[in-house]
Amino acid sequence: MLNITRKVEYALIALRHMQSKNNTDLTSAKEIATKYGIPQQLLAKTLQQMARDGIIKAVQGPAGGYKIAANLKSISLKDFFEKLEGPLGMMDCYFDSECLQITNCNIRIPIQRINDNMRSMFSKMTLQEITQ
Amino acid sequence: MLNITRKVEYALIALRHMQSKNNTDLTSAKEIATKYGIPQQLLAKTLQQMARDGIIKAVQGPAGGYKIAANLKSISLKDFFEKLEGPLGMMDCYFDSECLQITNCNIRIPIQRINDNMRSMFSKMTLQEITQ
DNA sequence: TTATATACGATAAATTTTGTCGTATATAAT
DNA sequence: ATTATATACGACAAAATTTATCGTATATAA
Repeated sequence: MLNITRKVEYALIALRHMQSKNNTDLTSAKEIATKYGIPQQLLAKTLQQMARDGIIKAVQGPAGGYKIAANLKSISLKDFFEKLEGPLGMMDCYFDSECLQITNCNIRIPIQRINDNMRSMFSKMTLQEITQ
Repeated sequence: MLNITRKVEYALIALRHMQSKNNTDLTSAKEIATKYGIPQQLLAKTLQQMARDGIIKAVQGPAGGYKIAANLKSISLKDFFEKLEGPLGMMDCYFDSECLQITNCNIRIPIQRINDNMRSMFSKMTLQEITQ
């Protein structure tokens, strides 16, 4: 329970890989996919998403690839997770309230407390800490 | 991402419901299922599991049901989650290491740090806090 | 012009989660 | 004793989510 998704996992692996290189160098999806045994197309999509989000910069064409664009210190894990996977919470009712049991539900408030704790924890950790 | 499962959700609702009653009273699966709109059989199984774990006590026969058996203050959320759903971690490699990428993986250590933070957080919260 | 890279919507496969079925056992009430 | 109602639990099925692939388009260095 409480697993991160492969998408996030692949994204972290990619960031860490890029960070270990000189930041003038570009890294292709293929390079990472091969080295870490990750499905290339899936990784590519994740990289594209991070590029759209401004976390990395994409360069097209042969000899193209990606490199880190943002200051990883300035991106919290919470923001990172939410960029890639949407709202971060233990129950969906934390965000949208289409739960039918909502009038009867007796754990909304307590669950919100846990949620806040968890989000706070991930707000305090930055991408830099993960990838260094 | 990072959602709890329905099983855990149902278990928490049930515990909170029982806690709101006199602890000599028994509560049937049907009563809870009806009140909160939960599939009865699924809830029943969850209650049975909690009974096996000693969190609640089961009484069979007509007019039977369940009541809280353990001191909820003494059960951490981490232990509770793990009783119901098994190991609690952001990546499975934290526990079993059949990951093929394990030799190349570059985020094991950082992920373990997050894991430890998360587990520590849930270790500090007790069932009592949720259900009161 | 070719080869190789990113871009991305659509679809398929796999896995996990959620829910149901069927049957057995316990026990209070009649 | 019989009946009704509760828990117990393995096996199975449905649904939802996650993970992966396909097909096609675009960019650009060689």
